[in-house]
Amino acid sequence: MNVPDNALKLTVDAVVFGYRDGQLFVALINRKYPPYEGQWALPGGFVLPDENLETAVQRELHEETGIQLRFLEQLFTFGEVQRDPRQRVVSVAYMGLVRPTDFDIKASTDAQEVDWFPIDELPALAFDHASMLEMALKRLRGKLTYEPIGLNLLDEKFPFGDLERLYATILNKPFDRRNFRKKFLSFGILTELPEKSALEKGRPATLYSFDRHRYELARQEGILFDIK
Amino acid sequence: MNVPDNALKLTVDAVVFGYRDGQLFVALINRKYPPYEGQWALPGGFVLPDENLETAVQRELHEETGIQLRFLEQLFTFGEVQRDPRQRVVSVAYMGLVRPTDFDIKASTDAQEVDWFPIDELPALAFDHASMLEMALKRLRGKLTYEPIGLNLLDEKFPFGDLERLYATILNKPFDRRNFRKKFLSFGILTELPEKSALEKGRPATLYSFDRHRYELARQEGILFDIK
DNA sequence: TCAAAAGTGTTATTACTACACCCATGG
DNA sequence: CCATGGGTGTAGTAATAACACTTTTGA
Repeated sequence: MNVPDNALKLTVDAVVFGYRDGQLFVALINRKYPPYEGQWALPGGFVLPDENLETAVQRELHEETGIQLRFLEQLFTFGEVQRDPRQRVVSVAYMGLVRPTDFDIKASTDAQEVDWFPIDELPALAFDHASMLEMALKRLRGKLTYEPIGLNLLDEKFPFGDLERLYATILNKPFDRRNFRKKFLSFGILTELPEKSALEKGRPATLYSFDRHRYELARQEGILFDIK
Repeated sequence: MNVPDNALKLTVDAVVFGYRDGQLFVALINRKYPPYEGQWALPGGFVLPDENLETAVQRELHEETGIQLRFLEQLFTFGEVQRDPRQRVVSVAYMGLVRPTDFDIKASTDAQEVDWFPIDELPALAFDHASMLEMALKRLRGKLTYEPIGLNLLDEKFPFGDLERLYATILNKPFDRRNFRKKFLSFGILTELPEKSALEKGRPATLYSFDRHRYELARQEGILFDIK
């Protein structure tokens, strides 16, 4: 953590969501140093002088959590004068998504404690990170309806039911199974695989995968994704 | 333009839109100093050490253009390492909207030349300001369909036809007069005024005004604004 | 054969689209 | 009385919402 002591500092912070078994999680780190020592916070850190913002997020995430992102986008820049008790720090917040497979977190370089928290069982957060998280959640919910970003929260191959449950979970409302399937398949961006899911209980499910290419084509032709 | 010479600088830039007579305009300033001396650029400047980001935009806009904003929202933070030839400068871009009444620009403190350009007759822009403008335009077009922000581009009292023309202009597609009116009025966020417009030609038009309060209520109740 | 989850069609309702004539005013 | 833009309703069409039974598997 070598930080030059100047007038104004720039940091990046990431709200990284993961989904598993009908629950949405956020990655948090336990701060080793003041301020907010011992409290939970979003992963993030200072932007290096010759480093792009996205690079900085990826680096910090890698250092602090070892997380492998499937999706990353800028959220908002938080610049309130007093948001950091030490000095003026402006922070560019990002939203990231990971697959269930990438849940396994190895704390590394900075060696903070890292953990996934269900979004309805959050601890108190350092700085204005609660606002960041709230905004990220709003963005995720919003985008889910007009872009198929939810697929970044599922494994490469997934049963259709998982997709519906993901939507139901994150948007916190039930969907009609038949209507949801009909609607989603109508976009023609999913590929039906010949395989069936290894099963726990009940009838084995057909597996699907996201056809990114077909989605891009459809988008360019103005076919609009829209799930309500 | 007193700028401390540090590792990383933070600026704000504003894409300010105005609308009049079926044309969308952007406010640009002509740069007096290098880099890009003599070229057109978005209004903006350095964030002071103890100044909030929004305050900085407002201040810079006031200093450079005298513009009175009706609407301001953060757009995106541009942080490419080489975006400023002098040194590392990260810029938080904003989108602003003004009313036709507020078009009158008085160049002031910084005394740059300021002008409004129709969005389809733009000069070359300094830095990455063309990207900022493009993104702002995309955002404006996007938001127009799901938030009534277009009303910030019209006068307090406006004839309905103006609103339709504004939508047609910015979204660059025709609307059916009857359907548009029916849809827009169905949201119940416009107040019909007893007055009629002072006329140039044709039948005088009923004037309307935006009922911000009713809009907020409707929004909280989940009534969703949606113009396609 | 039971439990558990996957898969599948039809009908009623609602929202959207297309479309043309009369009205009020100024010149 | 003409030109100009304002104001209005209806019918066909498309999208959405509601709804229940059968299938496949493991235990």
